[in-house]
Amino acid sequence: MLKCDFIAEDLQQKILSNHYKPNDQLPTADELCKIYGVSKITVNKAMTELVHRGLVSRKRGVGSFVNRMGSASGRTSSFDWKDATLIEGTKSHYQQSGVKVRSVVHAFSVIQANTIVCDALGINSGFVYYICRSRFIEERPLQTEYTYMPISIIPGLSQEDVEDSIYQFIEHKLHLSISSSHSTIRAVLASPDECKWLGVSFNTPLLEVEQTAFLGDGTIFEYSVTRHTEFSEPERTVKLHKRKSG
Amino acid sequence: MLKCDFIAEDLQQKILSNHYKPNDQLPTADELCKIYGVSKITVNKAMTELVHRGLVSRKRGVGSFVNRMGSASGRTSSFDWKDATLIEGTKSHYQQSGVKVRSVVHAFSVIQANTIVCDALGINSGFVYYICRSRFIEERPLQTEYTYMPISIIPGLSQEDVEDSIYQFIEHKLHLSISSSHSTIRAVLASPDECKWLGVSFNTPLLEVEQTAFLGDGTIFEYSVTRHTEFSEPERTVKLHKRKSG
DNA sequence: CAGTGGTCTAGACCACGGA
DNA sequence: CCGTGGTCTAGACCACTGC
Repeated sequence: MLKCDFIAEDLQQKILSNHYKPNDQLPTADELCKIYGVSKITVNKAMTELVHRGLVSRKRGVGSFVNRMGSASGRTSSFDWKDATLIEGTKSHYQQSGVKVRSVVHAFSVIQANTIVCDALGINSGFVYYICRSRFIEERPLQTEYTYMPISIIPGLSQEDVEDSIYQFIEHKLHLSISSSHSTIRAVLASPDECKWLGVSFNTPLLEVEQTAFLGDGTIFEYSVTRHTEFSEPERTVKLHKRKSG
Repeated sequence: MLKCDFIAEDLQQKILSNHYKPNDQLPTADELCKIYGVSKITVNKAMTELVHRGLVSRKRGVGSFVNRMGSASGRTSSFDWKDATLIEGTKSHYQQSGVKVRSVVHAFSVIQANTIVCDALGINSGFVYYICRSRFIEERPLQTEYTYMPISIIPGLSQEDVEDSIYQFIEHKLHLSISSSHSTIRAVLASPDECKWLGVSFNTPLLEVEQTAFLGDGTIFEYSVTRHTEFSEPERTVKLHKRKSG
């Protein structure tokens, strides 16, 4: 494990376990250097990460302090920030918490991409997988997902892989590396199909996440639209103000 | 301007203006050091920022490359990433683009905080401002916002400030520094009041952003719920995969 | 003024990919 | 093997805060 990651993890653990309490001043940068036996820039990297996660505030000329965690009416915890900023399959994300996830495949076919999908995938034309799945967690409806992937990039996808985990297939069978994704989030109404699949009533609002995902070499390998019910983990973000603090 | 920020801006500008085209290899880290006359770690910081913005991919042992920008069916641009990750008032955000924003104040009062608001603000009890506003951009309905702020932290807020910009009041009149915020995003249906205020029809889905905002010293100064129409800029996020690339 | 965090340097060393 | 990016060091210098 990287030193800066270790330090960030260690401090986060100490904060969450109340070793450092809200409003406590953390050791100064110099002290942390001595404690962990690293240089200032490494400590700084770890602290920057904790600020990003919302656990810590720094003030130049004053010190670094543990935030009062805004529990946002009890519906948010700071705990899953790390996971929330990583891409992974829905399935592995929930399974790590030891929860059962069930997928229902409504469609799995190869189609000619239309202009919207071509544009999103950055291709001029070609055949793509079209996959439509609903997911349930402990029998509660989680989401319906529409996925488009060029067959040229992801060859040999099988029905079994689709029922299991596509991301696992890509990383472990094709040995491609997934690097990043861009998402746009909006609110929509459930379609009639979605009402049927998810068992929700007409006029249920869903959170739509439109995602473009990149391989390590910058190739777009996936364009997907996922519509989440209230049972999905909500999307969370941290924003930082224009730098003035220190 | 910081050197690493300057380099990131300069490279971003060169990418967006097609000086560096999609799939082009960028100059190596060493070359960039010479070009900008800075050390490797500074170049690295700039490149990391560009990776975060989704413009660039790096591959250890190979090089750094311009991403094919996934334009996500044309509804997303990479251009406003910097702004999107900063907190600022809605008003200043849109006004920077030279667009007229109009606010309608439905409520501006001081109330005793209920348990939900107390919990969100991290206080045990006390009086808070309750502000309910709708915003319109070029006469299109943008959002309705419900804001709660402790009067002990933000004293002396006036109706004029509320009609204008609360964030300006906090930073320029109270001289407090706003540092960061946490948001949770979900989909909801417009309430009858919101339908009336925003002029949208019954059963319109809205994007709800529940936000807790922190001052530089870690104090929570605001708990707000904003419900966005389709005319609001959509929420955007970038996710990074567990590190494997380099 | 002293103490804090923030940025940056020059260079060392490592991990990875490809020839 | 070389060239790439990634992490880290020791220390310099600056900016901000509060005394």
